[in-house]
Amino acid sequence: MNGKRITIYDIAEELGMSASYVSRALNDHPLVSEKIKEKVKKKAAELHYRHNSQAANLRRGSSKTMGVIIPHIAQSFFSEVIAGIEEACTENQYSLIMCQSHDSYQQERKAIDVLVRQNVDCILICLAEETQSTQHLEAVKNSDIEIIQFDRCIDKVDTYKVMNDNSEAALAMVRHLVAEKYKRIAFIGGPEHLLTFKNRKAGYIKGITEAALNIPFNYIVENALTKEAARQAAIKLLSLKHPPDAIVTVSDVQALAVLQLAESMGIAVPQQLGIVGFANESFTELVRPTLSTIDQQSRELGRQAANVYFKNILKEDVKFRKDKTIVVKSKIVMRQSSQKKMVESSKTKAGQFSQKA
Amino acid sequence: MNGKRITIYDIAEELGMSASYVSRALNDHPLVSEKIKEKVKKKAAELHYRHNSQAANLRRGSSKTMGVIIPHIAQSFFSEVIAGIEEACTENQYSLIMCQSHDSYQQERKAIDVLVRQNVDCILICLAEETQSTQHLEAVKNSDIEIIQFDRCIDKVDTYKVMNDNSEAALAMVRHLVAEKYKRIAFIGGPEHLLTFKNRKAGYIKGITEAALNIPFNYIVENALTKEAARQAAIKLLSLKHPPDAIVTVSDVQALAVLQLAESMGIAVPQQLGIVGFANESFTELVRPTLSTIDQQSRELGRQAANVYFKNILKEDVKFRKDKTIVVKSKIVMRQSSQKKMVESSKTKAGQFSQKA
DNA sequence: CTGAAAGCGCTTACAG
DNA sequence: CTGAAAGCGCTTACAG
Repeated sequence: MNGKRITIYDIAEELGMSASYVSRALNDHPLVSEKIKEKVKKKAAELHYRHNSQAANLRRGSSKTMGVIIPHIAQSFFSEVIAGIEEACTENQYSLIMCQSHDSYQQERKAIDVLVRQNVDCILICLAEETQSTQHLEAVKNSDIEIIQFDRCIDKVDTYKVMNDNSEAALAMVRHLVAEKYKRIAFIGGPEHLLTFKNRKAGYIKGITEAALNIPFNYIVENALTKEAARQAAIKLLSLKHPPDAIVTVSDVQALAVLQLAESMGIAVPQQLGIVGFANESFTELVRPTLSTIDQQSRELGRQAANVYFKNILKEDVKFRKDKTIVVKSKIVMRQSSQKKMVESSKTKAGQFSQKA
Repeated sequence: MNGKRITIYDIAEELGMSASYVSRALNDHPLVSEKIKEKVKKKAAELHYRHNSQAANLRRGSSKTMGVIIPHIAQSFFSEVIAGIEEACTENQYSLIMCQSHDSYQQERKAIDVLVRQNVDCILICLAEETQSTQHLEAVKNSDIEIIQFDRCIDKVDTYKVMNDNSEAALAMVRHLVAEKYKRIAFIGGPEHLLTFKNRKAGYIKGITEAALNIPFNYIVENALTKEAARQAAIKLLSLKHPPDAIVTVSDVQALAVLQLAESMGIAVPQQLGIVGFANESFTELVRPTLSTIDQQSRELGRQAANVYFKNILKEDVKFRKDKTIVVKSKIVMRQSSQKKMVESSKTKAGQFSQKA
């Protein structure tokens, strides 16, 4: 509004003291008396003074700002992660800047650029589906900005990694399906170059092997993370001569695609087809049947990722840092889409399911 | 990693030229030859130089950064708005910093503080449900940072405002319900100090008046924006001696609360109760019955809000600026939850609805 | 308890 | 086409 910006010099002048002293008063320096602090702050408010972090950061060399890059803010998994990160930032008086990559490698690069230019102290990143090249991550590592991967990580990039027990979670899901008497369990996966999806697949394979199920090679579809790709994959699976009676996915969006497809094809879920997702998105309990899934403890995942910076990195000697993977335990959430037995017993009892199985 | 940060002075020294010239080369100044630009950029990359926006901004006085504050990133309405803002920012080579208020006044204040300190050029804000005091907004107005309200606005704060045709949208909804032969149409609203909700209510009242419906005073519930508040409001409404046969809400979350309550009470939707929401959240077409709602054209709303800054403010003479409200037209989305007639006719034809109406 | 001075890294009139 | 110099607004050793 008014032309010139108010600085500590203006306050100093009005109050007949030095700018350095004003700066100390404003920053609650212990050697400045309460009385003076009050006086200075009052005058600052009066003049509509506002602190300029950029100048302070430039001088101090640290911005007390953390950056986070996620594929999509619209998914509740990510917004929960963000909530966890926000908590940790607030506790440590850090600001948070968030960017989304929209699962695009190009936009991810741009986001990194924005954060680097904003001089954040640390970047938390959950990689875009597309990301295979790692030079943008290596470039950050070559700067004095810390970078921490979470959820979707590339193994060979040597950073702290905060991830779920993905393999165990997928294994637990397969065991659950086996217990529910599903026998022909297929898999729709994500891009294998991301450790996360590789591990989920490994868990699936382990479960299949453990149960000694005989799975045709074409029951395993890789790299179908988008809703449309998952839909196409499911169409293929369900039109096989011997279609699967259950489908394990690596994300709730995929599971939703399968569920909607099944509905449109008149396939009864869970009776004819069991479906399980991953992430415990908020929509999973709104759809019918409700979707069985994995609760990734997203808020906790976010907290831990941020705390790697606040605790492991800020408080430890840089020289002794080593690559380290932090594992956040997940929980299986069993709902209707995979509980064949429950439906069958209730059908016998009450007959409230009218579709034939 | 390495101790000292690389600056343009380091590049200048290595190349035997001045820092100013390096700066110009890096910024594609027209008076620098392509050859030299290339040389400088190559050396910059080689030295892992990274531009320091903070220093540049400090010098330049503008950060080319926009800030946005929304209540929750987890709602698809807001993430779509953000997408629209991102588009406009990208087109104008601006960075975007987003913050969420979690509908809390305190957190909204903090968010403003963060953005002011980051020296953003402009703040776009959708107010928290709680926000009644406006001094934090006035404080921004007293600085050289522009502030633009969108979606949820306080009328008396003199800024550009970008909003939907909220009154018309609510009116259209009531007309639709009337056409569907609903007669006892109740209303669950939001906080009236926010213009948005005031307008939606006005539209509802207009529709009721227009249809000459006789509505008891207790059919109108105000200030019940959270899911739980809406649920409580619906419980009261539905346990009246003469309960409503339709409920108009001002948000999809409220509508979802009503829908879930109806389901648990065994009330058939839309046959016994019509329900309409607002915002066209992504879950509205996942629930059963699907929810009728208002498509707020959220992406366009975001674009327009950002463009008020890029077009109206940046390109016009500041002195001639006036308070102005930009209206984004919404669209009614009719789905199952309010279409009694369709259900009834299909029931007659095929008898596929088993619940009694 | 208080101040003078330097410097963070950049851009940009000014001068040549 | 190129450089020297000032200054954006702050913090912080250093000195008293």
